[in-house]
Amino acid sequence: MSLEKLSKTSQQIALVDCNNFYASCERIFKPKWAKRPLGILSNNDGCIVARSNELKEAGIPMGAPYFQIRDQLDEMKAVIVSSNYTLYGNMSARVMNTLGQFTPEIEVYSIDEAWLDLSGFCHLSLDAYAREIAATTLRHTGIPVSVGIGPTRVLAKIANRVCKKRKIPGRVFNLGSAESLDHVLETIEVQDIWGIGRRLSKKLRASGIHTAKNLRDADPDSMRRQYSVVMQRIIMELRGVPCIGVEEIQPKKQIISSRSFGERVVELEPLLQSVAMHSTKAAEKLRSQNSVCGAIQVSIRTGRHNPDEEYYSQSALAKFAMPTADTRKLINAAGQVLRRIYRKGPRYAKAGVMLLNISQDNAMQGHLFQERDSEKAIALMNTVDQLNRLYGRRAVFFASEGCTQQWAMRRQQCTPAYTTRWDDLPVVR
DNA sequence: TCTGGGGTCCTAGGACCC
DNA sequence: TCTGGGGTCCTAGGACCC
Repeated sequence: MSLEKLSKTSQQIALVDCNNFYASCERIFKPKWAKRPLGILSNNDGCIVARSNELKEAGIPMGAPYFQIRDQLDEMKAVIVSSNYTLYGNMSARVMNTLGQFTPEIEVYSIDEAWLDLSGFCHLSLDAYAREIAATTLRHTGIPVSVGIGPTRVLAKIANRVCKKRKIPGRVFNLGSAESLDHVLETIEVQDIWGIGRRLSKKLRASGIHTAKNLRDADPDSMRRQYSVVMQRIIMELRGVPCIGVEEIQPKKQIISSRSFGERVVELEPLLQSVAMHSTKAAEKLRSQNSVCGAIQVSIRTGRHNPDEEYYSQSALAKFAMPTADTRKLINAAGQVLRRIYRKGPRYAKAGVMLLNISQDNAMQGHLFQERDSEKAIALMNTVDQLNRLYGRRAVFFASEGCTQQWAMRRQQCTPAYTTRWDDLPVVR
């Protein structure tokens, strides 16, 4: 497809992506870290989940286990911190809020990314407008962002990638004003296309498809037969034909709460506590989207990486006769399920629950013999949610969650919640 | 020994994303 | 010793029904 044709396509999608988001958040409140290599650890301080440019350039891979690269990081004099999701969540809200001032057509895609539909803006002013978006976001929030623009989401993603790779001044790259679309697509390897992961890229390469250009020029129908409808859509999007729509924010179809333990757990009692806590957290999320669930699944497992230790992983499910959002019913059911799958012996590393068969509670119908959540139960849950919102998480909680939670996750090097706790407000001298 | 055909619904598992 | 958490979508295959 020619560039000319591309630029005339009516839809213009921008993908705004925060640069090294977690690292950028940390640096705002620690200016002296601006020049130092900076890495952020996953929950439980297990592995590296975010890296500043210095770490990326040093070849530290995403997801690297911390204990394996610790010496290397020390040698680089890198700053390594636990992840501070309270801070990132709050900074994310500020960024999204700023972006929302530029267009109502915004879809928040992840904590550090948003799609903007800029179709209304004429081609000439588009680049300038996007540069203004990037500059304003930096000024208002301190977070640098990159903007990629294209006629489809897959192409906007590619544009965003090019923008970051080439470190484009102004932090905007519009495929519609690129030198040559073919040339750009030739530089994109197939595994770097949105929707093509490790498995698919391996298969594609084996059949001679190495770049985005190769994939675009493959036959969509035969590729659909060979792979799936997902592959066909990606090809069409590479050709500038929108196939992946702008979905409004839908209620979640499943809600998960799970976490690794700070240390291994053997006994049933602490497992019961953690499963009760996860039920509570999941139920809060469920109620916050005004839903009820029809089933709860509980899972437990040992560590996955020790070949000398038997791997045990088990999950099971309880269904409710009537959908519910009552934490007490969820905790109760989860406890029963856990007793079914618990074996004494294994050193458990992780436990969690998943809420399934989620529906909107206003769509619920009564049943002759089974009661839906009573008015009283609903009122109680609302009160619990309100108290916790007002006075902080776990202001009130269920005794079955345990008071001390010895198994809670490790976060040994967490920075303060600068923007959301009075005690942690930064002090200016 | 031989034992239909087609539709629908549900679930498990695979693959991907950030 | 130590290896994240939370989602979505698609497909294949089994159960069940007529």
